Amino acid sequence: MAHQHPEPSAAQTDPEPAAPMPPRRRSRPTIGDVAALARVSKATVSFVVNGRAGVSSRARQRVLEAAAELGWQPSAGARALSTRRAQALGLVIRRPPELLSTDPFFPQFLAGVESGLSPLDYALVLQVVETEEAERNAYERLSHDGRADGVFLTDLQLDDRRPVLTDGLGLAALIIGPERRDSPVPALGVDDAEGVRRAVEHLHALGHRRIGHVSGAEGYVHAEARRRAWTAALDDAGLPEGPLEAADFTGAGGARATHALLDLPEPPTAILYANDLMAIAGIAAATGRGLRVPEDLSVVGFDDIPLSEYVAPPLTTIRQDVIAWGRAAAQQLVSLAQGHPFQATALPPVEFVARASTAPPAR
Amino acid sequence: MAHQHPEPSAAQTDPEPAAPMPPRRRSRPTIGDVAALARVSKATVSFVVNGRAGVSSRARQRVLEAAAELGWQPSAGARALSTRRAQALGLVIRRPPELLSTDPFFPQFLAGVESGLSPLDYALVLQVVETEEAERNAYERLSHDGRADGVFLTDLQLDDRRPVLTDGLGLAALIIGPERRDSPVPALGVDDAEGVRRAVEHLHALGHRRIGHVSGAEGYVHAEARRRAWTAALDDAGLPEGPLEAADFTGAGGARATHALLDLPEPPTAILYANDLMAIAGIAAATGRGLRVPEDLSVVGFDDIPLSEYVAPPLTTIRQDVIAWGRAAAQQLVSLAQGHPFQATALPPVEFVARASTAPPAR
DNA sequence: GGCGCCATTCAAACCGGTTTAAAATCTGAG
DNA sequence: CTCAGATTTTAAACCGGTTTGAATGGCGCC
Repeated sequence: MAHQHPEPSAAQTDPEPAAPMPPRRRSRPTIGDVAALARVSKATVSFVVNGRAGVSSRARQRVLEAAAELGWQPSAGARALSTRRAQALGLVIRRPPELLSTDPFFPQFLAGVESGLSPLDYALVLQVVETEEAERNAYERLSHDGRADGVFLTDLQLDDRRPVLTDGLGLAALIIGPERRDSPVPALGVDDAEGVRRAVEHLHALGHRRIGHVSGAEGYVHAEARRRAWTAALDDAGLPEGPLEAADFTGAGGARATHALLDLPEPPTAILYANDLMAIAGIAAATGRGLRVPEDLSVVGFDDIPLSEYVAPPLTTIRQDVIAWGRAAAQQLVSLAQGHPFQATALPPVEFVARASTAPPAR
Repeated sequence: MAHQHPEPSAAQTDPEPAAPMPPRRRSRPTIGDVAALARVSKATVSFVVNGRAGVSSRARQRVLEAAAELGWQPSAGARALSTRRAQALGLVIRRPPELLSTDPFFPQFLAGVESGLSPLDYALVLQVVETEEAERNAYERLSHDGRADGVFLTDLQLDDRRPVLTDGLGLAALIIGPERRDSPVPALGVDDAEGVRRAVEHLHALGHRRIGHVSGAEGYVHAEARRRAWTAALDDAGLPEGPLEAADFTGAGGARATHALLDLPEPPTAILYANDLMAIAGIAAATGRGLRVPEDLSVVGFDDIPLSEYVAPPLTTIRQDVIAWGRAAAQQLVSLAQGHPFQATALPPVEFVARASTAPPAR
């Protein structure tokens, strides 16, 4: 009853009064615990897990056993602090959240990146920002905080300053998209032009002569690339210039642009869209006007999103293996972050997928 | 003539930099640099940036000036090591990469999470794993490595062991989805049932009596919830049980299930799908059989993905504000990770969106 | 037996912060 | 002018690893 409790926490466990034992912490074992159990120093344990020479096989054996018994794995955080390696890559996306969710490219790319990263035991740190300043700040913090060893640069704009920024920070970086001249940062991208050419040839062979294009958001490198490829392909095929309508990669934009093209005095008989989302919306827009696809209007998309095969009519499109692209990008950036030089990697080429949204034009 | 270049960095413009010292990553200032410049100790700087009492305003002033001059910001990594707080949340997704990219829920949720996280200066660590063991491992490492202070649990299965796991790790967690009884982990989800009821009432009012359902992947909590809501809503409306076909949330599955339902001796006149992706594929499947939507078959989706408004016919669906959900989840989990108790938050209710894919049944 | 050499091993410093306990300084009352 | 009490400041330990420089031990050789 009148017990004195000079040390309330110590009074609970009776048999061990000398050892102060914090009962709450169930924290995982540290390198020190392993070292103690194996009767070696922390340094030896560190050598073993990092495969460094200079450890007797007897000691190595004991360390491995101790680590296994305790279920110990080195803490990536602590390791990052001493080695300045985060074992993680960063992906910063500047886009309002509402727009992010409409982009079918993003989740596929992310899936690919992850599938490339997880075997290498790298994590991915994601940030979505809205302003350019916040974006710059994000890269700086990612670098300085030791949260990421390298970053992906996506949605590159024509006058983008991020390559210079990451270069100045000494942060490994990889541009996702077509290569650019004079860039301090290497790029990894597939050649959109080949697929576009194949699509135009396909339409040409069907008999189309007025082939329009609905382009993606202006100022973006990949939107420009696809637009230029369309112009060049028309030229190569000996066809006249076609009508162009600028859009923004969204369903709403695709629908609007489609109406604009069909309102022309001489509307195109086929339209090539800069992505599938706009193409699907375009089919709906044309159908809504009483046109039949593909009889009255042929439609070609770009990306081959999972849904494209399952709309009516199934969409003829240009397939990019975005997952493979993401995987290759992840591997490449890890390699760059580890200090290896850039090595050009072959990506699976874009592939033209003919489905039912294209047909000969009505005579 | 011979200009003097006293600055050490001046030799950089030489064409062949045989420089022995390539300053790779320019190291950013540390707390020590700031302390030295402000002529105080590291502890004082730490107190200032953490808003702790016991610093004279003179000292505080000097510290802030020094930090501003050096452009110093504390390193999240080092801070994580000493405080065991990562200022980051984790999201582990167990799904093959191919499937991840077909899920329209995911990017929207991610966008919402990010929009909730970035004002709080929290980062998001993403991991995609394929096996259950890798998943468990991921949570353990996230926790032990100090990479994340809390984790989201998504795609909960009926007998999921993750709540027990994170609870055992002492890791804050939040289930994304309907609440569950006896779970050690709180859940945040909208009530799917209300939307489903509204949809069934809508179809009933139009005159439908045979209302089928294409459900999502079996074993998943949200797929089950929608299926049960459908059964209950039919019952409430005084309608007979409808035909059910299990699918998997993908376009292919939706198409297959649609054909199965339409092959029945007495096919339904309306189908409620567990997500929009399957509904859109269902429209195409029905159209491919020569049926007209909505005249011969009414279709209702679930989610209201951005494309749903722009398919032909525009999809009647049940809208979830997934972005708001993600944002609320992020705020809630941060709060949990900071040790605050769970506080039920109101989510925007699901909303029934009537478009053109529903109509009275052909008589 | 004494010596040098090489292979192991380890104590200690370090990464960049936080936090504690104690020292230093400043008050104001007596 | 003293001294207790409150306020401000700092040195040092710590988080969990890596890395270095030096100590230890075993072995062959003269």
